[in-house]
Amino acid sequence: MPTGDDRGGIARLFFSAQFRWCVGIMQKTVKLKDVAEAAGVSLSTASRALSGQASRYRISTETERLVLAAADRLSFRPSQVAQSFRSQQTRLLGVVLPDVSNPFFASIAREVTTHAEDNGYSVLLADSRESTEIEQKLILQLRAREIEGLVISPVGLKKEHLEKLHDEKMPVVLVDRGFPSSPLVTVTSAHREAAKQATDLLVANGHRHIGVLQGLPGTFPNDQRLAGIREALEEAGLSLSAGMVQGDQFSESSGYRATRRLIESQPELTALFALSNQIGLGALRAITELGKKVPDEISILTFDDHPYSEFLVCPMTTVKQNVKELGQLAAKLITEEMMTGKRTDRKIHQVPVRIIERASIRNLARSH
Amino acid sequence: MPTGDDRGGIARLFFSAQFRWCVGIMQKTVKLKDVAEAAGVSLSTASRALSGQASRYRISTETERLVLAAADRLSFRPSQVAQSFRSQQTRLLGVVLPDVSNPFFASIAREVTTHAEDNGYSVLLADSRESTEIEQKLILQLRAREIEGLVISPVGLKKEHLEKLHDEKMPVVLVDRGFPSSPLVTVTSAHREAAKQATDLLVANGHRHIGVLQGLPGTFPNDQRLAGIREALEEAGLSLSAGMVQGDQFSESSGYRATRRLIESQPELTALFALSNQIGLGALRAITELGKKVPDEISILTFDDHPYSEFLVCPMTTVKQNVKELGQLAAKLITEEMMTGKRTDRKIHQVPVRIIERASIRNLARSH
DNA sequence: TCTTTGTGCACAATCGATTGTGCAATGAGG
DNA sequence: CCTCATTGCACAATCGATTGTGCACAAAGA
Repeated sequence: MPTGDDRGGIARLFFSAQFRWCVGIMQKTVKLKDVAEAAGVSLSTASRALSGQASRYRISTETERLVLAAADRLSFRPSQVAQSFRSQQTRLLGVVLPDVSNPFFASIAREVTTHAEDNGYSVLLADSRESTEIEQKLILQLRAREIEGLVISPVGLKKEHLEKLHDEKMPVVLVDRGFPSSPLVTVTSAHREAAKQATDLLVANGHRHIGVLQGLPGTFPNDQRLAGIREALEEAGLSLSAGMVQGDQFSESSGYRATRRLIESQPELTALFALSNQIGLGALRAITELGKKVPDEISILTFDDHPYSEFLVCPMTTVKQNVKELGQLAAKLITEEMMTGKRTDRKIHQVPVRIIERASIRNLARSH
Repeated sequence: MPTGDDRGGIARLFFSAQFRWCVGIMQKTVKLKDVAEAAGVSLSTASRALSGQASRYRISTETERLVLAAADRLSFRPSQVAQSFRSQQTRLLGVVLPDVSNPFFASIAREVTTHAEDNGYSVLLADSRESTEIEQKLILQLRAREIEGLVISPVGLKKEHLEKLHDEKMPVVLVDRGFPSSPLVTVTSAHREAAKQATDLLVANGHRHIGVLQGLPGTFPNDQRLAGIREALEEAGLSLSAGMVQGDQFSESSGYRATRRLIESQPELTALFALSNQIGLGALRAITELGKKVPDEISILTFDDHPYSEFLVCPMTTVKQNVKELGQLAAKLITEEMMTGKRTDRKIHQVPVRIIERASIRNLARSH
């Protein structure tokens, strides 16, 4: 019974395990095979015509036209998955950030994403939520997806999983948080110099007792900034006592707690240096709660500029990282390495930083 | 000469076209075949043991153990590309936003990304740069990559390309910017009600001449907010003259220009309503430049709250969208639809909005 | 007329993992 | 001793696009 057989065939098509996903998505995607049949040629000819290899493989102009027309008519779009599978090239770039909602990282995401798009790469975004463990898991997933490159702002406490990628010849670019003496390509601000200059500014304004609201200790940016601060203080014949450094995360709540602790325990304190935008926000909240006036009762200086910085009760003096440049440079480096396959020779790329002087630092010398 | 032959073979391996990508990436990835060989079983047995199908296919416990051990020893990670190709399931979620660096969209990106990660999906991020044309191109690319769902904040002027996806049974969730009377699932704030309440507040404070700094006209949030404002004014026996609505984009520069235009052309103006965070920023800049004091000389109210809002020269009264909820709801809806394959019945999901009263609105009644 | 050169295209293998089916070997029942 | 069921695994097809190779046919030269 041919009818019975036919129905069996259709039933298998619809309900066999491998086609189950089809149910409810019943649009048939146009495959190369369909184009080839419509044009009356073989798969190989269709493929070559579509990939512009016509002349190289002696496809006649007439046949080429036929194929192109058929593809256009059927609005054929080759499956990237199949292409990736066959060519072993995914044109996929992984981007891992500790917190995409932080404007700093969001800007980096934007620059890298748009640059990648313009170069024919797609971006797989992942958020590590400031956890090294999640970061490692995410990287494993991204590797399974066969990304061709990775831009990452690592949590910054471990680097083995990253250097392993590097050893396996995966293009990797670190942004913001790097590691000292690592072979990994890193794009970062001149943290140390910036912190030194900023501290110089505080000192020049007569400040001798400066409280530092630090981020995650052990991370490169945090420790570099601390080093810059120490350097400036030492040059001025001062030093940074242990109690003057508080905080343990690049977060608002850490900044808040650290500020309260400093103000309440250090009576001589005249200035605060917050080592990130989020920390600065926490500091602002604490200062407001304690009823202190900026800059009359306490001066404040923060890392990372912000559009609102100049409109604050007391316009904030900030260390402005060039986030756009940071992101663009990272994007440029990773796409170049992915496209050429050649490694960059320079490992550390420092982009300069600008200090935006506004009104949150009081001049102690003048007022005496 | 066997040596010669051998070298020929190696040369082919290295330089034949399809292996060219290999040069410089020379690590051999562990394939299922390697595991099978190491365990001394066939490909199929290895596959079934690894996918937990052992009992279903009567693989002996001993054999299963052998395979698992071999896979572990070789640290085998199956190629997602090959799996996707075979299963026709990519477990890929597309996310398209007009500007990832805008904190509002960045927050949405974060919520969706983390939720997707937790459910085994990976996120393909794309930035449409507020251009419908780019948006369409990006969607085409994402489709070619066979995403299984799409979360998008569309530019909002065209919807055909989105409804086409919907017609083809692709799960799509719109965030923030929706379209009136569209079958597309949309997660959005209660723009109209929020704008009405906010305007009520202005009116209650005695304001009769309110300038509106609008975003992109024609987009759902913009027009809904305008409608809410009109409704409130009409209830109060007032109306919104054409000249009192300025601006043409959700950007800082548009807000800046619109503010200058309003202040310079409308002498009776007592309050400004900025329809987004970026617009509000532009307004602040213009007001500062013109030397006006908030709220004494001009009152201001903006859509979108911001961590810095309360620390501004004049703490800003804002309409706070619940961005986190917006993102989480979108994430939940899209993953549910992708995983169950069933469409949500509710099309419009409105999340409530809160008005945060601070100090940027002057009470005209009281001061007279 | 037979060979040679060149043109135009089709056939089949391949990428890595999954899965329906088939085939031995072993044991149980008649 | 023969049949039949059960266990344990291997073979081969498949997903969609790419690419090396080979085979016709036609024109040109001997």
